Amino acid sequence: MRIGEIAALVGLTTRAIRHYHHVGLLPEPERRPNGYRAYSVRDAVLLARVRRLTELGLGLDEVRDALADDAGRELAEILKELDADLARQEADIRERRRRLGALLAEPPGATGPVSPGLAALLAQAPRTDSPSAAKDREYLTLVDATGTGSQEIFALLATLVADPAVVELYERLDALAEAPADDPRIVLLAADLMAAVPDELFAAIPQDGVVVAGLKEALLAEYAPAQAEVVRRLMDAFMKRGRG
Amino acid sequence: MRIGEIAALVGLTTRAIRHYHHVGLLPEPERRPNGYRAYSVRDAVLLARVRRLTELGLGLDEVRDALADDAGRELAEILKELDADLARQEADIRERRRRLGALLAEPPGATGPVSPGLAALLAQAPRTDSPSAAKDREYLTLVDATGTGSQEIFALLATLVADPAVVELYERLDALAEAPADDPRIVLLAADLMAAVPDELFAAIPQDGVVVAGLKEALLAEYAPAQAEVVRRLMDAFMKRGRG
DNA sequence: AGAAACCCTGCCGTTGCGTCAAGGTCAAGG
DNA sequence: CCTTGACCTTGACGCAACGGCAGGGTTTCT
Repeated sequence: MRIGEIAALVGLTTRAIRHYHHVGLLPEPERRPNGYRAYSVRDAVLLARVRRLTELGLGLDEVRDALADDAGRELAEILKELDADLARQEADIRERRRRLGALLAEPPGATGPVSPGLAALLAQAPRTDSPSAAKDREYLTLVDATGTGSQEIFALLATLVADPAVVELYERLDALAEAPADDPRIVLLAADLMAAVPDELFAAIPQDGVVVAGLKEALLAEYAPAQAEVVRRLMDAFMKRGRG
Repeated sequence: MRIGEIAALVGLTTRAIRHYHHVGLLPEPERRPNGYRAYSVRDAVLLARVRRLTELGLGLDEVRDALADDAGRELAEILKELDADLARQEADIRERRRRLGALLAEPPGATGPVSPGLAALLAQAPRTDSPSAAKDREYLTLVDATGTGSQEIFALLATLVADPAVVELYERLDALAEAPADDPRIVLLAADLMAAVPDELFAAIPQDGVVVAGLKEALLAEYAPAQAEVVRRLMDAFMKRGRG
């Protein structure tokens, strides 16, 4: 048989068979005078076996081991490993499909799924289009997505934002967008903000901030100078009180 | 944030993030004076989304589409496709595990699983260590594995080999191993062989032989000249009677 | 001041072939 | 006889999503 014929017979492509030769899975057969590969019935039998095994999901080197004429013990081991591997993959796929289903179920917000704690928090928060509030929501969504924040903190924050007075605080922060870094309102706002934070929340803040040091700078970089000053004061206070 | 920080935050490797820049999934952020990438909170949010989507199994270009700020409709479509794809994969894996289980269940013969028809045939066949019979078994295993043979033919063959007289025929074929191509026993054996084949079997042979022309030559190449002559006569007869 | 722990830009390796590219070979038909 | 067309040959690049390494600079801690 020529390569195309044996390929059609066992249901492989010529390219695959040449590949098997290349990687040493199947030795190169004799050649005809014209250089064509001349395959025997035994080659076909071997290739049929190779096909069965690769279709089961074995890698080519595993197939090589399994075919190494000492098949017996070796093979069973490989197959058991493979089955375990497939079981893992299957569970994996099921988990993914589960999450996919959750995603497909609720298409309102494009922000993706959030933990129940954060969901409650966002539901509690007053409807405002303050840019600063938007930044906060973005930040909270991030810490939620990264698993950095605890449900406890979200709960405490929920009681905080339930107070309609926070809207005014956000507006005062927004108002500092164009202000210089030494604007007197900075100190006042920082003090009022800290006064609004209940003690339990202070206690709940993890001492090393938010796991990643650089996140603090990145956060400050999002604000105008005067606003950043307010946020910095708040964060410093959280750090100190959190520790003490 | 530097790349290592944001990577730790969202749970990716720095290498992956750089890869995303490279393929245009996420634009390169500003650089610090020293050349380090400087990431913002928004980058972290984006990367968190990327991670969620890739973990679901989306390819990077699909993620790119899904993130293209028009997310809404596009995304749901992609996700539904993905779910269908995962369903296929899951079924696939289950099928593979099923066959794996079958393989693990019966480890006696290393030849792999055979169709019920062939199994019955092999069980019926008398125990002989005739090399010619071994060739036949190999050949039958091959056509079975490739799905080239029908269960009907196996059944007809089973009735044929149930006759203990076939052993003698095989032995006469073996005896021709060293014979010249014009040995008088050739004609006799060929005639006896054809006489042993029931008419139903002739009728059941597909007219175009065995799908692949070259298989015939390959088969003949396995025999010594005199034996090949016998086999060739048999095959010719099959071809002619099969058609007529 | 030196080591540890970062960061940078390439470039090769992985898996199992698909897909050209740039040709030889062979059987059949005008 | 010459031309298709369907085969065959070797060789090399492409793919998906990064991992790992080389060879170098920066920052930071001690």
